[in-house]
Amino acid sequence: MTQDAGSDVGKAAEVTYLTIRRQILSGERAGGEWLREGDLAAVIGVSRTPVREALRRLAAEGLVRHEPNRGVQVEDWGVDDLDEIFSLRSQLEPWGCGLAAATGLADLVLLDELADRMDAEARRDPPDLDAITELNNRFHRAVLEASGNGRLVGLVSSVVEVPLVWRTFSHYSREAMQRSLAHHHEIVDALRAGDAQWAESVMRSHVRAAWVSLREEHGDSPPGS
Amino acid sequence: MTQDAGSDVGKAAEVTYLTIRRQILSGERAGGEWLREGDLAAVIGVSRTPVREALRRLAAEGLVRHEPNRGVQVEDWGVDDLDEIFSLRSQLEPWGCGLAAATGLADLVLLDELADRMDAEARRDPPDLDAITELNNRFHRAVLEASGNGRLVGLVSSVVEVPLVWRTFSHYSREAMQRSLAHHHEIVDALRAGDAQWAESVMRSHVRAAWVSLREEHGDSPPGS
DNA sequence: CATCCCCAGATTGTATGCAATTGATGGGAC
DNA sequence: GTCCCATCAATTGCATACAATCTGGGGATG
Repeated sequence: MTQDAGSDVGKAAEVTYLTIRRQILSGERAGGEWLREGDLAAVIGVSRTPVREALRRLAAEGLVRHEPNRGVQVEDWGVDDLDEIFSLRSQLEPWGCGLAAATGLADLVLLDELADRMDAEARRDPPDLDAITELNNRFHRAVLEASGNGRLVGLVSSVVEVPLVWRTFSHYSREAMQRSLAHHHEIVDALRAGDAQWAESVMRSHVRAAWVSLREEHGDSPPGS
Repeated sequence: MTQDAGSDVGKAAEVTYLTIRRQILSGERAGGEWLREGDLAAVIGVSRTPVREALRRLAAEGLVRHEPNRGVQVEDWGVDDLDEIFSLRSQLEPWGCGLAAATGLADLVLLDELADRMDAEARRDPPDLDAITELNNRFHRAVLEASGNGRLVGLVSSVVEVPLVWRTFSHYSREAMQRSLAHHHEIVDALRAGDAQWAESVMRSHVRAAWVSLREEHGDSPPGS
């Protein structure tokens, strides 16, 4: 059965990649689970060739682990991975945000709109956390794209998608969520003012607050570096 | 003709990957050149399947550009890419070096040996720049591995191999080379002292000095951020 | 009873054939 | 002379068949 019967023509590998990726990030495929090429090919409705291509791509991104002649299994992440990722983010994102303030390349209209839409989604009852996550990702990406360093965007993106498995925003307290939303507006203001140090500081607060929120949910000690 | 006839059994894709990668980094494949699956398969002596796999892997690493239904071509880098890369390195490597000083996980004996061997290679006439490059890469990797953040190693590695096309050390003046070698010893001393700020500062000096050396060779203005 | 060996099943790795897409070429209309 | 479109060669994308490798179990052997 083809899961995307609408426009599955011409891009079997792409469809396969997106399908497996979505299943992993949604938690449908548990960490440690083996992904057999044959099974996936049968379920998705393509041959093993595009499946192999999709799996190698996922392996390059770090979502699955490839063991030669054995197969690939879904990477199972722990709190240590979360620490590594947020440690990196709290270094790279503030720096990129400061660069964006210096260059003045940021699309302030877009960022304002994204921040407002996150506010709106958060006011719904219940809030659509997936929608907020999507908007949040676009916000952070837009900020980094304004840094003028294209590789920075790629590096952070490659590292950011892993914590999506944790359903980041679902762990936020009401206060933490409000503060996070306020941070977004403050970031835009700092960028508008062209104040690199302000922008860098707010983004650092923003990322580290998120880090603490996630760690508290897992009953661990506060972050070190 | 099989280029690695010694032990090419069992891993056609790996051999293909290493072969093409080496050709790109050695400059044997010029930037912008199209890499046809059929040609590569015939030259290396394998079928198109492992060639496709190798090319996708290289594309994931950013060494080649993949255009759907058209093929892949060798990425052609410019001075802007060099700026992006060293801008990132001057942010990530000092930070990682400071972390390494704090953790105390660094293998000081290995680092001492690598620094000494770089000195020895530099004293040869003429110096073996490829050997120095290899030792230098191992040195920097060992430092970052001691940071305790595995993803940091991967991120920097993915970004560092591109400038290899430029034959980094061949552009160093005698003074710049001597200073670079001295930096390595100073980094080890800072790590031995467990002084994170010292370690971070030296590594920052080390990276930014390299940046300036490379830019001067290309007749450009000094780096900004 | 523990150990080793070997075989069978399952799974990945590679080769090959065919379909689909792209870009160029050449002829013809205006 | 220029533009447009049909056709074709070249190349990638996908499917399938075959070879190589790994895992687990059963039985002989000490």
